[in-house]
Amino acid sequence: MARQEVNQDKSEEHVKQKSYDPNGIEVKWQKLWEEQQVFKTVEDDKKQKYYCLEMYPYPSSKLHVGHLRNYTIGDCIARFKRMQGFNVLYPMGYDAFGLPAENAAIMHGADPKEWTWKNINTIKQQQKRLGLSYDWTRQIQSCDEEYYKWNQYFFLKMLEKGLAYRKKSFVNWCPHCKTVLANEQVIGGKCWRCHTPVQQIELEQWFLNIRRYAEELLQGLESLDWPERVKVMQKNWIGKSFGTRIKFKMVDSDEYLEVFTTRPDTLFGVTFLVIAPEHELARKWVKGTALEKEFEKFLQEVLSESVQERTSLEVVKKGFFLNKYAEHPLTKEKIPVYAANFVLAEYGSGIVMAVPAHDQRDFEFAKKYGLPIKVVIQPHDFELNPEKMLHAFEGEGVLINSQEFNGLDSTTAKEEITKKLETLNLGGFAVEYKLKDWLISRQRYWGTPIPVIYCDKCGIVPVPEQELPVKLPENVDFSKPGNPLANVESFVNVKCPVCGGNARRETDTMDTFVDSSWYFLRYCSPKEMNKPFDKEKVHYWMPVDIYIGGIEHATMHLIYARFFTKVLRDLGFLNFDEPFKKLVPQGMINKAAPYCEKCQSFLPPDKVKDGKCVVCGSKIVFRSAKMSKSLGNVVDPGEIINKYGADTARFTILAAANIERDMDWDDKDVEHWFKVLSGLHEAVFSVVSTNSFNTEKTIYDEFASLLCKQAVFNVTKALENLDLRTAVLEVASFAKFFTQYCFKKPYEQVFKQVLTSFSLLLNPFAPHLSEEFWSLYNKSKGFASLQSWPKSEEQDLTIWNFANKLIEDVNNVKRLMQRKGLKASKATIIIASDEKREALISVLKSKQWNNLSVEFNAKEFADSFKNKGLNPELGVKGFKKLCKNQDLARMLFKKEFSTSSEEFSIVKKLSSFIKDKTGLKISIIEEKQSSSDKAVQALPGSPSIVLE
RNA sequence: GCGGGGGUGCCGGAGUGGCCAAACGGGCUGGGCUUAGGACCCAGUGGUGUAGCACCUUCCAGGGUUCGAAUCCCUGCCCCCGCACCA
Repeated sequence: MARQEVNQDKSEEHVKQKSYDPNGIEVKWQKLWEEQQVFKTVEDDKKQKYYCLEMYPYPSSKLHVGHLRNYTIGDCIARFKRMQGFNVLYPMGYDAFGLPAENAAIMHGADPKEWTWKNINTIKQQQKRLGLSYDWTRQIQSCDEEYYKWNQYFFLKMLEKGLAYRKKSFVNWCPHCKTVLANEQVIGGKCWRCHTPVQQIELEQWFLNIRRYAEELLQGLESLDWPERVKVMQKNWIGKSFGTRIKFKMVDSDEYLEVFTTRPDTLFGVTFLVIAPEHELARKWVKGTALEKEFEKFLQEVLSESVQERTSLEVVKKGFFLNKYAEHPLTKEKIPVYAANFVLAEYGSGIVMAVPAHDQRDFEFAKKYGLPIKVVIQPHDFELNPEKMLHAFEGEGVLINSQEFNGLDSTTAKEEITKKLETLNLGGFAVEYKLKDWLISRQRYWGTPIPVIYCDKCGIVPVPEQELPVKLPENVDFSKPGNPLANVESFVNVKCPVCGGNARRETDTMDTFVDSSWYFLRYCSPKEMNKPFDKEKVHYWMPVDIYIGGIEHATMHLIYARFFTKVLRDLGFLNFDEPFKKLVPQGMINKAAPYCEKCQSFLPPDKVKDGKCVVCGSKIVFRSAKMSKSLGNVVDPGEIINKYGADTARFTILAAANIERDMDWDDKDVEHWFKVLSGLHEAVFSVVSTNSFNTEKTIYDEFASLLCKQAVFNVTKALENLDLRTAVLEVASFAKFFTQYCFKKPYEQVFKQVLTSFSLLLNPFAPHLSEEFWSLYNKSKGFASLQSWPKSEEQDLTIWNFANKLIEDVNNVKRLMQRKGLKASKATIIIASDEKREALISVLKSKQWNNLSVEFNAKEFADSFKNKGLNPELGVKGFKKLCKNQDLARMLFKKEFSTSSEEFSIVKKLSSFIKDKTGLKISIIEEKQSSSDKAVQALPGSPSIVLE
């Protein structure tokens, strides 16, 4: 049925398509692909699988260029692998939960679900318009209850294993909106929406115990084919450090304070201890004492401070003496204990030993509060004087003032002191991680409800599995501040599943990063109703072979997804450790924007007048900048596609820069590639529609098939290396030749053959044009997108290179003549005699020719020429040529150049090509027949040229 | 501060030990085509000389390794990105 559409009246169609109409062509093929479910994938044990995945998008109102780049890259790879015979899984879905939908509800009264679905459909249409080869039957969206049900299921499984737990934690709280804010929503210490100062309050929150996997997450990085920078980011994020635990006994109590330090060598320099103000011990100590009120004030001050954006690097050190003392584990000295803003409760034990002489923060604190500074590490090249020190010495050195450890270097001392502490049972070696447990509670509506019930009698009660999903209620009221879910009585009020008494439902929802931590598994069996995924199918497809997306997910999403994979493995769902074998973070897309060098800033459109800066009047320049609405340098892919078509958009984006590099968007590039494609299209259809074929083969036919095969080889190699830029440029380079070829009256059979391979070569880059060209002669074989990739074989380009060198030489001479005011109309090409040939070859044969040419010297060639009665200087010239151009040597051993008459016939064959490229009449003559004084200069493979 | 990635022609960018004055594209210059512009085609685009070639100067700066370096090593300068009071 559908195919008939393409079949329709051929002649008329060709007339119509004489000029390139990307919209018509592209929509036509997209419809056919869809109707015939061309890209639907099923598991097939006989085929090798390939899972190509792009980070699923948040469905905002429309596609942006970042998406365009992401999907162009992914589709190019997916199509190539598919044609190479892999069973390719290439799915798409939507990260559909999240704040923007809820904000739309609050601001414009939209229904989050409707709003989200409207966006999904818009985005999807735009994706389809790009010609992406997704298996749309696998589409998922995280806001579907069939999907988020399994978030809840996994949560319950983790709860069982103690991997999900509830803990009090300080969070950003807006007292006006009555909600928790994410860090990104706190601007200058104020709520982003109502500008009320944000408070730090303690709330009971749900956490996932990612720290339990810290070590494995770190070790696992080794095995991944990920860019170094992403691995490093994750390493830093996990932040493993080796150090020592040290116990300080409290004076007047049997309690011990434990600290973590990476510098146990400085232990004897400890002059005070510092505890995080929010640490529970601090509160306990002041409770009921005279200090309590003042401490509360201090605590609030510190808490409000930490919310603020850190505009200055130097945060003022603030402290509070807690009227407590501890005992130094080795010297038994009495050491004061302070609370201070620079100590973080979440890291280590929340208590640090302060060594002012050797730590800058401690130093500043000691100076401010008049605490002693004790030097215990002596640098190698100068002497420290605590009285005169202006800042701490943080380097390593030799220990002093450290009893039996004096004289040891830092490294040895670290070990020795720790061992000593171990024997005293006052400490030991320890490892710390910066990675914090993952707080997943969000006081938000548009997310996965956390499946837990609170009962006064039974406490925290998990929702029974068979009651899942806990559905998000619809038609909720967004007019009141706070979490809308908390106001839905029918949702909140439930019976306790254990005792049947009145209970309350958890109203927090999950962080949307939970959704994106396993969606790639769901794609493997998206319709599965009874379990999160079909294990067998997952094990067929997973792990993802290539994962493409933005670098902004280097830590959050990519760590969470790895964590989830490991948890699910331990829960028995999976048998592998890592979800993404290879990661390709695409570069950003920038575009030039007006910039004033004097003001040193980018200028929004309204600040530029007549090419000058409105502020200072100096001439503006253009500089590459991140796309932003305010600078007005945003590119809308929708517009590009409407105007030039998806194929052009894809070419532009792939050719502009390597996939991992940042690229500059330039509208001129789009024009350029549009011209290339439309030129190609017109050329092809002008041949086909006018049937203007030659009755015999010409050198153009020979070159066309040769270059096409070489293009296949080059493109295949580039694609295998994921060098999509080189690949598309190779395609373009052949396209350029092919366009010219079309106007050279091709020989029909060759033309068909070449066009057929070329159309396949085009598929990963310009799939619509590919189908269009393919269908001209191969309709019966089905879609180009489903064909096998053409066979890749390196070609012998000797003749092609020879021809081009000859043309270059002729043009060179022509230019020189022009400079002298002479005009040439005819070129005579003089082929070297067989004596010369033999003279050169005999030397080459006498020793094995190698690439380094050092084994040869000019004299041997001169002698050889002399022996044949030739000018020895020519031998030297030939030698130099051979040194410069190693191909020439290889060429001499080829049949085509083995005799003068062979070379003569090659040049004869090339003469029409040379004529076209030089605009000169060509005549060819053998050296012996020539009377020209230039004739003697001819060398085998390098004929002499005479212009007149 | 720590960690990562970079600095190549007018520009975007290849190249990572010899075929490199440097792919490919853009721009610019000249020529062709054209009523003109655009489009298209051809040539040129570090310097000097030159009949297809020779020499000189170049790949941030300086030093080194090598018969030979844009490419390897060291030093310095600059740019971008990530983390940032992590004890």
